[in-house]
Amino acid sequence: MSSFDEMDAFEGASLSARAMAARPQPYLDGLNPAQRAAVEQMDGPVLMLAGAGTGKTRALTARIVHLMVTGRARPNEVLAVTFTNKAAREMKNRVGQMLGQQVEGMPWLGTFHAICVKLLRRHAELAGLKSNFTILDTDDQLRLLKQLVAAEGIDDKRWPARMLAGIIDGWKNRALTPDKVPAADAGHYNHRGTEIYAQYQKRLIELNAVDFGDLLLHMVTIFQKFPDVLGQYQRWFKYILVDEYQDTNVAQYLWLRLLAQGHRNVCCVGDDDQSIYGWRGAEVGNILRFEKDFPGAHVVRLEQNYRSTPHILAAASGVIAGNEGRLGKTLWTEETEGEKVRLIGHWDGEEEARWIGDEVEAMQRGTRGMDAMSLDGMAILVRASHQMRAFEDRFLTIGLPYRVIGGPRFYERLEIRDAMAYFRVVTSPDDDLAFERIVNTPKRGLGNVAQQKIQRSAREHGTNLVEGARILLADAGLGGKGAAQLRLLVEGIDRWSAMLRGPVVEAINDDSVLEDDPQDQGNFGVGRIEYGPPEVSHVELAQIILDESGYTGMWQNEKTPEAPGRLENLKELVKALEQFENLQGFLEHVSLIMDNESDDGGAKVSIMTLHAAKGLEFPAVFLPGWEDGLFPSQRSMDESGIKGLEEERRLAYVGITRAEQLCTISFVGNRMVFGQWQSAMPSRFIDELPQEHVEVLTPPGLYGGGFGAAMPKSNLYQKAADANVYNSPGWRRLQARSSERGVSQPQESRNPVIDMTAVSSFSVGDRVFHQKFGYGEISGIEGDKLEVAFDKAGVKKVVSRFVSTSDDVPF
DNA sequence: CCATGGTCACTTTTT
DNA sequence: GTGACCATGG
Repeated sequence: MSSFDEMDAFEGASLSARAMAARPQPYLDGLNPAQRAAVEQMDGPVLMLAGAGTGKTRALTARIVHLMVTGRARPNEVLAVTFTNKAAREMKNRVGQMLGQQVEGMPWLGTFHAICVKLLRRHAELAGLKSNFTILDTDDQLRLLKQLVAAEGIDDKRWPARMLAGIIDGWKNRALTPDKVPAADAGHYNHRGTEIYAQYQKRLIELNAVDFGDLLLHMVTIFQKFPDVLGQYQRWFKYILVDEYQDTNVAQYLWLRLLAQGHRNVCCVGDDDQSIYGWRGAEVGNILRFEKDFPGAHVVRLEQNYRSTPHILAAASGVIAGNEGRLGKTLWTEETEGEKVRLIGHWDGEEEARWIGDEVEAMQRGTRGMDAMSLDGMAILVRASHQMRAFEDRFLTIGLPYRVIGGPRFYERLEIRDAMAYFRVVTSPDDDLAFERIVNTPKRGLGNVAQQKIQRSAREHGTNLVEGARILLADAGLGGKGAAQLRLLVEGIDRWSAMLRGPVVEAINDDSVLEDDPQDQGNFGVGRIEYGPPEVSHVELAQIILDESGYTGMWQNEKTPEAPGRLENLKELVKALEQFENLQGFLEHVSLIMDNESDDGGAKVSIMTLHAAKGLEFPAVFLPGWEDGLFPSQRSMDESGIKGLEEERRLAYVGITRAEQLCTISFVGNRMVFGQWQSAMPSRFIDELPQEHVEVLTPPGLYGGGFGAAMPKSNLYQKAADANVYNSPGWRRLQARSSERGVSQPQESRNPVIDMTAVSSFSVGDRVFHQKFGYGEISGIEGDKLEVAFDKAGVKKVVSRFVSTSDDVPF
């Protein structure tokens, strides 16, 4: 008899439940009828079809609160799954707000992956793992696959490991273990895919590691193989809620269905029109099929939009109407006012960025009777991340503060990954990938040959690399300086491990922790490991490891432009550790919580991909790069045909519906691709915009001609083209300017213009440092703008407050 | 063993 | 244009 059952008995109609039920329900006020229906229909399957901006999160959180207030479930009995950490965080906050402050957190509100880690830590042994398994990121995953591919003597050129990684991910998304890969897939990766997949899984177990896909895959397998385990959770999770249901893949779908099978109290929220993750295994079919999967399901449609103006909604609806097989929703709004969607064409990407930069500044000041708008309220949403560069460059030169969301992540940086590899070796000795990463970083004279020897030693003795190295040293199988260095490293690892005071007591895995312990909050004692009294804190330990290993020293001795920044990052890393209880907790956080929100508080324009924008909203949105091939993406259409195109169209729909007040779409005639100029056609989605809701703008003074004749004749695009003529003053000016641009810059940098009246603490010849461009020498000054010849990035004009003087510049 | 330079392939989108 | 990877030479 498991303690789950005792918990069930405890629950019943307790006094507290009745008291809870008697409390007022202010969170229901202000919900529209549809939202209210979605909240109050608590039992049985519910499908909430929530269009963009229809108050989905509000309904969802109200539902959670309602479950608790009416005593249906306690906070730790509600399973609420989201896709992103951001969404999880927001929901947590809003539930807290609605419910009042005394609420204990909801331990089972989180992303699929975060929840699965929790579960898997508790049941690791059922998957052949130890509960302190490490979570590999895509980088580690790839390196491991490369090793396997190389060992098989496969030509990495013809059959890139990357491709295999994609195939394996695909299988995992479909919850296929190696033995279940269908015969139809046998030909993948030169007929070796399945075989190497099996090897890969075996190797992961040896490393006591999992990849992202495994988190779900292992849990689905465990649930399928161990009905008693599944039963426990079926009973424990009284209500299940799923956000962004249209983005679930097969594995997630199975996972959910297994858990929901008993009581079927499952509420899925989603919008088929916003399904944009098909490429990573999401199945729109899951949401389209919901009523079949859960017969008798209540379907609630949220269609009243509280976000956008009618023009914006009409434009979005016009575009999405081109898709087939939709569940169908019609967004409407009570709003009547508002500007039309704006459309504008530019000569090239640089012009586009320049114009948008100007617009942003104008809107920030307030213009044409429009109120001044904060930069925080503006966003530039691009199809592909490489489009961001043009905007960053432009904004940097004009000194416009911006923030890139979902850009290069703090934890993906070289030095951070190295440092974490050190931590991993110490916390998880079987993590060979981490060891490989750091054996010779900093340089210890342990090159290929030495590393091979360590590998062989480890393999012969059937142990991990650290032990392999130890044995190798004991057998005197390694000579020279390398041996001494390696000994130092191994001793270091031993010392640090001792300081960590590794798991003294085994992970608590028996059901006794499930007793109704108010402290427990439903954690089931997951991954709890007893440590002896720590002599040093994990923060100190981290610092010790980095120092004693010589890693910090390595960067201190390095005289490259990046070195100071890297040291800075390491400092930040150590500081970030303070917020965690131990190194392991930190490592887990890093592998799962990928967003790095370090904001200095100032208002900034946001730049992000359309994917990253889902779920967000901004008063003003810019949608650049609407050109066929870029958006819709050629690759998407090549790979997935009409399905791909429809997903791109949904992406367009997502983009437009992010805008509250003003939405500006733009395209260019020429774009640099792979360092080559290519002429571009306006996106077919532009033709799908309903004309009556669009205003075509004329670019100020210049028009990108030369491609007009080749363009289709009948649409908004043509209107944009007609607004300009080849012999317009702007066209001539453009030609003059572009020919001038090619020659004049080198001249300028040879003969810098020096403005003597400028008040500046800089002078020509100074060495300076710039966050993005690195080190350089000032070649000219104009007011607060500097012309700098950067060592790496070439000559750029930058605003002086973005550079700092660099003392002690290496040369 | 390691630093350098040349070649190549590449750009969707992410937990 | 950029970064990853390899071959060459010190």
